[in-house]
Amino acid sequence: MLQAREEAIIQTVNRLLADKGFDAMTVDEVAADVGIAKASLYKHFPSKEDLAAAAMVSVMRRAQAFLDGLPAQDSPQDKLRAVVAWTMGLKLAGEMPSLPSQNSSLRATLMAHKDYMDGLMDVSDRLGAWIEAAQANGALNAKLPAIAVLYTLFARACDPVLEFLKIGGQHSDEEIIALVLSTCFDGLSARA
Amino acid sequence: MLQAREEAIIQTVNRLLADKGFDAMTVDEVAADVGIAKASLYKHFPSKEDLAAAAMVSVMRRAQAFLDGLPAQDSPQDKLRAVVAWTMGLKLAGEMPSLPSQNSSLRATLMAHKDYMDGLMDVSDRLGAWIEAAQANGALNAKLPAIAVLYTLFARACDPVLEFLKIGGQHSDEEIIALVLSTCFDGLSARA
DNA sequence: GTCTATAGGAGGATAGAC
DNA sequence: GTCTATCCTCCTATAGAC
Repeated sequence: MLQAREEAIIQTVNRLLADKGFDAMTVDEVAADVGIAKASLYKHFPSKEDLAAAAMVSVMRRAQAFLDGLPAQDSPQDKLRAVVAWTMGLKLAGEMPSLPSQNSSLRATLMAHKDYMDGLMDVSDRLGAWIEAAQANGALNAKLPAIAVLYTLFARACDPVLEFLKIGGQHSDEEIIALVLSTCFDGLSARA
Repeated sequence: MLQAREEAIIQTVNRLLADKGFDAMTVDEVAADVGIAKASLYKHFPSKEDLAAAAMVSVMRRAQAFLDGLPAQDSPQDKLRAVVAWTMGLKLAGEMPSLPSQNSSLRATLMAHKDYMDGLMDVSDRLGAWIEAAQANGALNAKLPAIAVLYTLFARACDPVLEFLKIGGQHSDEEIIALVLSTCFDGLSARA
């Protein structure tokens, strides 16, 4: 019951964060959408920052579940592509919370949030291992620092190119994902 | 005199926008940094949105000047690489204003701002022509829609990978630019 | 735990004197 | 055009009854 209500809150926060971003989202709005009073909301979560953190934890758990479900026989590079495609699908579906990359109070709350940091570390470690494996087997460019590759993959979760192409209306979500996957892994330059 | 003061204002706004973004920047702060009263600021610019628009126009003019200065004998693809490198250098130097991609009032002001829109159109047209030329001569992947390539290049101006690598402290600005240029044009996958 | 009501403060914008 | 002082709205957060 309490669990279910908090789930509903998190889902609303998640959608609003994807829609308008952290700054534009108001707590009044969250409460109204969930259908409870603002004061009740604050009984569940102590601050707006914690609301956002809870949404991020939720997304992180979904990501971990997706990683768990990837076929073990897939190559590391295929797994990486699949994760990026999944992330972009989430964003195009309006389910990827967008946080300001520069916000002191929010960053502090996130970094203090054990569940979030643990999830982030776990995902980073697993992706990092696949990146190094893919570099070792010659699929990924071994001259790139693995951390730069990891950041480049993570960055697809907040890539404005996706929304611009979606606004353009010339392509389906699947086409957009394929397009950006191509620019990400194959680059803009022609391949021999 | 008036011109010089407005230049100083724009420069301050530009730096603050690069530092903290539009939402976190306060008009009080701008006034304090410039060294005038807030009311005086509002004699020069009618709203916070117009402050940001002025900063964007300023950056757009710098971009146009950079395009003008590119050697005519350079290939289209070399010009494109140079523009992207210049953009990323601006960002790493803390001189690239960062605006929320989702903000109704700001977007409306920007779209209504003739100087900004004219500059944006001019830059887009010139880059677009180079993109199509580079696709025609086989340097860029001709299967990608030109508009997607253009967005991908523009997106380097707000790429969080740059700041993450800078925070990491393992690379100089030049190395970071080279690295991201490589992931952008050559992709993450190994080349034959 | 839910509500109504309100505190408290930040920040965009303006009044009016000089 | 610059200042001081102030308005006013919005928003986070809390008090206190039930």
